[in-house]
Amino acid sequence: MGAEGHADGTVGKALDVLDMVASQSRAVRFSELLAQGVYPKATLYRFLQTLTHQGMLSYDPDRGTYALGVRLVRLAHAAWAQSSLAPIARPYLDELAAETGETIHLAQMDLGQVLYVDKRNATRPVEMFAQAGKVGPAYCTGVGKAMLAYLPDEALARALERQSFHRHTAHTLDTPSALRAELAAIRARGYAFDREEHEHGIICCAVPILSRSGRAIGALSVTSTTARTTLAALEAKADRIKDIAAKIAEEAESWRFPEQV
Amino acid sequence: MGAEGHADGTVGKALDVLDMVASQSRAVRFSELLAQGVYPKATLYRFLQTLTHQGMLSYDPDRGTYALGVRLVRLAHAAWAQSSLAPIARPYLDELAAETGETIHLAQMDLGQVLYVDKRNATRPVEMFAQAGKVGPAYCTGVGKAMLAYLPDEALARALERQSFHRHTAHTLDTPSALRAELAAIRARGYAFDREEHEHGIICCAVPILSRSGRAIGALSVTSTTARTTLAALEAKADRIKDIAAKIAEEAESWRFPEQV
DNA sequence: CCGTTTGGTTCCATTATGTGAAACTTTGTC
DNA sequence: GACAAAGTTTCACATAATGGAACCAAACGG
Repeated sequence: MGAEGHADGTVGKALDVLDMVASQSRAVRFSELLAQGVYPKATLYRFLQTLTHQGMLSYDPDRGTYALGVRLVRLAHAAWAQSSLAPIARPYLDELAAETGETIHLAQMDLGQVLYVDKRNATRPVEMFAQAGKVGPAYCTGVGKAMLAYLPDEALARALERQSFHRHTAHTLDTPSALRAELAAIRARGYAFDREEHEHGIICCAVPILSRSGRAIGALSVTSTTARTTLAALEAKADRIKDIAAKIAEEAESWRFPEQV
Repeated sequence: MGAEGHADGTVGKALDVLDMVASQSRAVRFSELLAQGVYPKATLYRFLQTLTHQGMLSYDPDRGTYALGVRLVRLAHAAWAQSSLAPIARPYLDELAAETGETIHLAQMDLGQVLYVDKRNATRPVEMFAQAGKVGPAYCTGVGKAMLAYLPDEALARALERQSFHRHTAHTLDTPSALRAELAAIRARGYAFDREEHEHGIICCAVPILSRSGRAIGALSVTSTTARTTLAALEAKADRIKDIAAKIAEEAESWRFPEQV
């Protein structure tokens, strides 16, 4: 109905407010949120009350500011442990990182965008969570394209609509048709490249993590720089990455069964 | 109205459903949730649809199961960066961990329970997020008691009501009055101990992180085992922990101000 | 000390939204 | 092919969300 297209129902709106609070990098005042002009005063106020009462937001009475609440952290912890690939994939990422010495990314699809779920850094160990939770574009990253390539038709259509197709570099595929052609190539060869499409000098080789039914439940990539290596050298690792992706997929599959068959 | 007492409004109910999914440790079927008898079929169905559409849940069409969605992970990242003490405290935790070689905990209060926000492990670096989000009891942990001791009266009363006072070990303070006496002692000396009150052999020295107005915004502890050290040895570090807690408090205070005064 | 602005909270008539029993469709089983 | 179990859609109804406006409380400013 609405021009927005998303945010259906009261719940959707409330979650919108949550996102509004989350998108600020610090605790926010009521008026700051109001100034975004998304909801009228009384409505916004009620949502903040409800969310606070529910523990999804926390209210600092000293400052009159709202921040994300502890219930959210608890839910997130559960989400992490339960739904994402990360806990399963962790040892495999370690393995791949040790083997290649390069940066490793594990990502999942989040409504047309790429969510980096875990990461291993080439040089020194990096705090995991500082990286996890970052979102990036799908159309111009290795992991993004690897997952897009295995999306069912309607899901792909919806995802493509959400792409900005901003031309980050000279190599960025900035039209849906160019991307579709690339996706076909990816399906044919089973893995994706990032040919400096997102950032200058950054290249990667990415592999989808496929469920038994062929859906992309995530993607795994080895990333490096043009200064350190070449695309061909990365491609040489593709089979190994596919191996590991397959192992992760298999474990994810069996793990999802209820205790009883 | 409801016997439950909470879950006000549509948003509350939806979040309830989220919790229902979260409380199972794996992906759940529609019928499993339905069997809990909380909501009628159509209602539950609609909530699951909405939450899935919103990315708070993810639906696996192969299995027909719901799990917590990736949007939560994204929100968690924001929560981490924004509201908790963690980003501020991180370097200090590192410092303290390096200095003591012991396990360090950073916690916040969550409705009478303790939420572990960050952790440093004595032996090898531990993945942060795997630890964060864990909740524990307040009445029998060092960080819990340190925070309880600085709670305003009514908040303390409410918090005490929420304590189970389960007797985990022979040392557990298992009555409100015993705990209140202990809290007075903690206020007097400025730090708290855990004398194997939660787990056998686990001892700690914990310090509240106090805002300028005297509210406990968190707590910091150095934890060890009776096999490795003594309470007296831990107490020797108390001043150092207090120092660091004060630094964190100060930085947290200034950090909360908007860019302009 | 009192008008004024700014930021936050409450009211309440209106109406959009959520509700859930029941009907229906699909999928799996014997 | 009939039966059951699981999942999806419908629709008359009632509850719950909506948001303009009024209200309140500090913080200003003269």
